[in-house]
Amino acid sequence: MPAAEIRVTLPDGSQKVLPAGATAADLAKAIGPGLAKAALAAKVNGEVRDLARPLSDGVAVEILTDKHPQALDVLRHSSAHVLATAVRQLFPHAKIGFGPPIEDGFYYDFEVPTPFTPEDLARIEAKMAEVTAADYAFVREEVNRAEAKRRFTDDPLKLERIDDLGPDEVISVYTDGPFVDLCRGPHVPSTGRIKHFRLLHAAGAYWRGDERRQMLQRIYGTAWFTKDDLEAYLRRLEEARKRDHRLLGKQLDLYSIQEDVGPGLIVWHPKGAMVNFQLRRFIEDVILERGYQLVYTPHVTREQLFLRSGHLPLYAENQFPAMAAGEGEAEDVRYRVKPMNCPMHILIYASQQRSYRDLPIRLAEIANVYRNERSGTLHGMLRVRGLSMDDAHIFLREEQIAQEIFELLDIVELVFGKTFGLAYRLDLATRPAKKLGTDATWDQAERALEDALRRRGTTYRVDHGGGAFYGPKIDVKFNDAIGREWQGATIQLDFELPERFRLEYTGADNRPHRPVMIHRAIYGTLERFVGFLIEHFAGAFPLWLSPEQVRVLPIADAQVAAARRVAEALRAAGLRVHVDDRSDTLNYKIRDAETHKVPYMAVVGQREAEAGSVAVRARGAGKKQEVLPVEEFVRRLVNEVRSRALNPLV
RNA sequence: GCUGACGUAGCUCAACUGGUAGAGCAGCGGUUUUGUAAACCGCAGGUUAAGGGUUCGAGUCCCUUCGUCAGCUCCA
Repeated sequence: MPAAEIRVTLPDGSQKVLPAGATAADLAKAIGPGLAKAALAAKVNGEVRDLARPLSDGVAVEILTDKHPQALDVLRHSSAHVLATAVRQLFPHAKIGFGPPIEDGFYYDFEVPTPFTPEDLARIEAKMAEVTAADYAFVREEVNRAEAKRRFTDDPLKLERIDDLGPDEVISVYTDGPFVDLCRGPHVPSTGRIKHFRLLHAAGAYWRGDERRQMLQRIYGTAWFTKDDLEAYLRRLEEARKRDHRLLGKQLDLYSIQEDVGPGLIVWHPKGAMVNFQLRRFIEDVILERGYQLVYTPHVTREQLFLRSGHLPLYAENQFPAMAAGEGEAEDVRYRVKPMNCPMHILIYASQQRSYRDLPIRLAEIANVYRNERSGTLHGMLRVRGLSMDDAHIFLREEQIAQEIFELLDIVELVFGKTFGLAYRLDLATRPAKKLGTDATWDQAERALEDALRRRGTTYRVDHGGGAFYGPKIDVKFNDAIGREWQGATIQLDFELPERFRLEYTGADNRPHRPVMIHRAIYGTLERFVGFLIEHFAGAFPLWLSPEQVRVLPIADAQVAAARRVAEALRAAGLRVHVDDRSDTLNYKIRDAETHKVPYMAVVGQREAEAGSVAVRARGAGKKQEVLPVEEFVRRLVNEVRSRALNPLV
C-alpha cells in the first residue's frame, strides 16, 4: 500500500511532510507564498530539477530562487529554448541542434539554408519577447526511444543525438507552447520567468565541434534575472571592448600588424618596444641571478634537426614550409624557420661532456620563433605567428627535479604575484594513458612536482591525465583586472628529447646517465604577455613599464628652458621624459598627456621655474597636485621605478 | 582552414535606391602665451584594400585575391 505522505528534508535540517505525489512546487507553496512565487527550480539530493516533478519520500530538497547561482544556468537553458521557439516560428524549416547554457549566457545551433543576418537577430529577439509574454509552461515528458524518434522525424540532428543515448538513459522532451525539444532539462516553470535577455551575435559552428561535419548557425545570447544584472553585463562587455589591446595598441602607438608584413606578425613601434624591452630586462636579471646562462641560436636550421627532435612529423602543419638549401649544398638539404628552440639548446648541452656536478644546466633565450597558425585563429597580439618566447631549457638529474621546480615556482611568484600583483593558480597535469617512459620515472617526476608545489604552500589543481605524452607539466593561470582568465607560465618536464638526442652526463659513479629536461616559459611569449598587460592595465602601465614616464609641461614659452632643465634632471636619473613645448594651452597639454596615459605630468609655470620645483599631476588623479622640488620628484620616481611599484608613490 | 559580416584620409566615421568622395580629430602654417582634460583662423591630406568585370557612369552591383572582425576548430 503506497504511503499517503512523504517526508522531505530542507537545507536547514528541518523536515516537511507532504501528501504523496507532491511536487517541489507544492513544497514551495507549503513553505510560503513568497517562496512559491520566487521558486524557479529545485535541487533534489543535489540534482537540479524542475519544480513540477514529484518528490519522493526521504529526499533532501532545496528550492532554488534567483538568489541561487545554479538557477542562472536553468534560466539560460530555458532562454535557449525560447530562442529556438522564436526561430522555429520565423524559420519553420530550421533544424535544431544543441542549445546549452554557457558562461554569461546561452546559445542554440540551427541548421538553416542561409545564415542569420543582424536583421534576423532583431526579428528573432522581438519574437522571443512574444514567447516570454505568452508565458508558456515548460512541460516535461518522458518518452521511449521509438516515440522520441517519431517526434523528431524532421530533425536529423536530434535523431542522431537519440541514437547516441545509452539504453538506460531516460529520454525526456520539453514543450513550451509551440516548441518541442529533446532535452534533459531542467527548466524554469514557464517562459514568462525569462525577462532580461539579449541576443548578441550569430556565427558558424561545426556540428558537434567537428570540422569534418556540416556547419550550423549558432546564435549567442545572454540572460539575467534582473535588468541591472543585464545592464551590468553589457557594461562589462563595453569595458572589455575599451580595454581591447588592439584598440589601445593603436591609440597608444605600441605596435601594428600590417598587411604588407603579414598577418600574425607584430611590428613593435618604439613605445611597445620599450615595454617589451623592460620586460626582457627584468626577466633576464631575475634568471641570471638564479644561475641561468643566456644563449643565442639561429632563426633557421636544417630540417634534419626537427626530424631528429620528432617535431616535424607531428608539428609540420604548424611550421612554415621548408626553404631550399644554400648554394653549394646538396639539393635535398632543406631549411626551416624554427617553431621552438629546444633542439638547439639541446645541441649546446650535447656539445661537450657534462659532469653530474655541472647540473642543473639552465640555458635561456628570449627567442623569436615562427609558427604557421591557421589564419582564422590569429588575434591581435594574443595569437600570432611570430612569437618571442622567454624560453629556457634546464638539464638536470632526476633527483634535482623537486628543488628546481621549487625554484621555478619562486620565479613565478616573483613575477606574477609580487611584481604584477596577480592572484594565480597552478594546474598540475599528470600522465596520460599513452605515454613515454616508465611508470617509475613518472611516479618520481609527479611526486617531485607535487613536493615542490606543497613546499611552496600554494594551492593547485590536479588535471589527471592532462600531461603531454613526454612528461607532466604545471601551468599558471591567472585573472586580469576585470576577471577574465589567462594562461601564463608553463613548466614542462620532458623524458622524450633527452632520449632522442641520447643526452648524457657522467655520474659520481663514473658511468653515463641520462638527464631530464625541463622546458619553461615565464611570460609565455612577450606578444601575449604585453597584450595581456595592455588589457589588464587598460593601457595605464605602471611607471617602470611606461614607455613615456614623465611629460614636462611648460605653461608658456617663457618656461620652456626651465622645463628642459627639469627634463634633463629626470633623464640623467634614467627616466623616460618628454617636454611638451608646443604652443598650446596647458589644458590641451594635460588632456593630451592623459589620453596617452603618461604616468606623471610635471607642470612648470613661472612660480616653479623660479623656485626650481614642479607641480606634479599623477595620471588619472585629476586636479590633485603636489608641488615638489625637482630633486625630490626625481628621487621619488627613481624609487618607484626601482621597486616596480604598481601604484604611484608621488 | 571553415561560415558569415566587413575593408572610404594617419584615426573615428559620413556619402538615399549606381550620378562631382565629405566631416571631426590628428598633421602642417599663422595668430594666441595660456595655471590643471580640447584657444582661434587657414592649408594640405584619397587610384574608396588590390585586380578584373557589368554599366553612358561604380565607394555603391558581380567575380577573384589579400586583410580585419565574430565564432567554430586549434593554441603560448
